[in-house]
Amino acid sequence: MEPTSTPADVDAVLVSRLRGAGLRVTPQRLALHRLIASSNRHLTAEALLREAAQELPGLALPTVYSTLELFAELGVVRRVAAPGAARYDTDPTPHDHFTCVRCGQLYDLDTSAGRAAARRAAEGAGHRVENATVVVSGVCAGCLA
Amino acid sequence: MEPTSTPADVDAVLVSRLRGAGLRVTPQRLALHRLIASSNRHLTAEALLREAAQELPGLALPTVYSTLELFAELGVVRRVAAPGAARYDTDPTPHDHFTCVRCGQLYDLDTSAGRAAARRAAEGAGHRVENATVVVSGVCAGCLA
DNA sequence: GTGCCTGCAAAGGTTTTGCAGATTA
DNA sequence: TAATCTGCAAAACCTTTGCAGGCAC
Repeated sequence: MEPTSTPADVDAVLVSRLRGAGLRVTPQRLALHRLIASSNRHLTAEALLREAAQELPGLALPTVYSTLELFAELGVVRRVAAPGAARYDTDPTPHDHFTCVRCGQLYDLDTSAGRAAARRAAEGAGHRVENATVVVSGVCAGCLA
Repeated sequence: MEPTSTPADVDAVLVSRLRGAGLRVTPQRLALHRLIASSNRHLTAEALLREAAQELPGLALPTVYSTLELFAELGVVRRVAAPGAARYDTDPTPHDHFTCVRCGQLYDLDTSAGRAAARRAAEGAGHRVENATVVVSGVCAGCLA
């Protein structure tokens, strides 16, 4: 197993992506990126604002949204539609998800072996499984035309 | 392949479910259920309101929401979180989905054979695939406790 | 210095809630 | 008749937009 990334590594990734896109490196972007990368939870925009409050006292919710959208375009995070509020997933590698129909929480499943394996992984984590679906995303035929 | 359900069959299913739960059969519930069952599209609440406007002139959006929520509890429809507005899926049998990241439209994939098959099905339908994830839903360990 | 980014305020859209009146059983 | 459902209005919520000031380059 590889060593855990240091904060400096995490920053370097973001900086190179921003520079590569001709975008600026700002304290807000660095701090939000570090918070996202350090927590493997799936934060909502508002939760991220609360997390960042100590470090960035003046941070506003619209800035969080625009930064998350930017990160999504850079491929640093993935936006996951969830009941209530959208959640943002840090992990860019293929993996599966469990969503709670009651509280809306989103959990990573440590597998990418298929539907049956995902079910078992969720059950192994103590969740009660009601459904397992493959969700494919991309650009639809209508929008491509 | 089985014959397509007639409107009377569709109604009968809803009526028996409502009666079984001690709930009332109303014209709004019957009409909305027929519309949902007849269109294999994935309607938003507002789109369903528009569809029903001719048949039920006085129908209000909150009624559509409460009816859809009721149908979801009865297992007649499934609510699918999507960017923008939630969409409601009529088909209770296991199948997979394609979501367009640009327009938010949701499409059924006529397969339940696994991740790779779902990808191929989406590509075969003319969509550009960017991602395929297994989404397991249910009640999480925290909520069970 | 130039142009992008942040913070603020406000608006847009979706969804939920509360209550009076109508309707089903 | 009694309980429930509908329709209406309003509010709560998440998210986006527009603009003035500040900051990275």
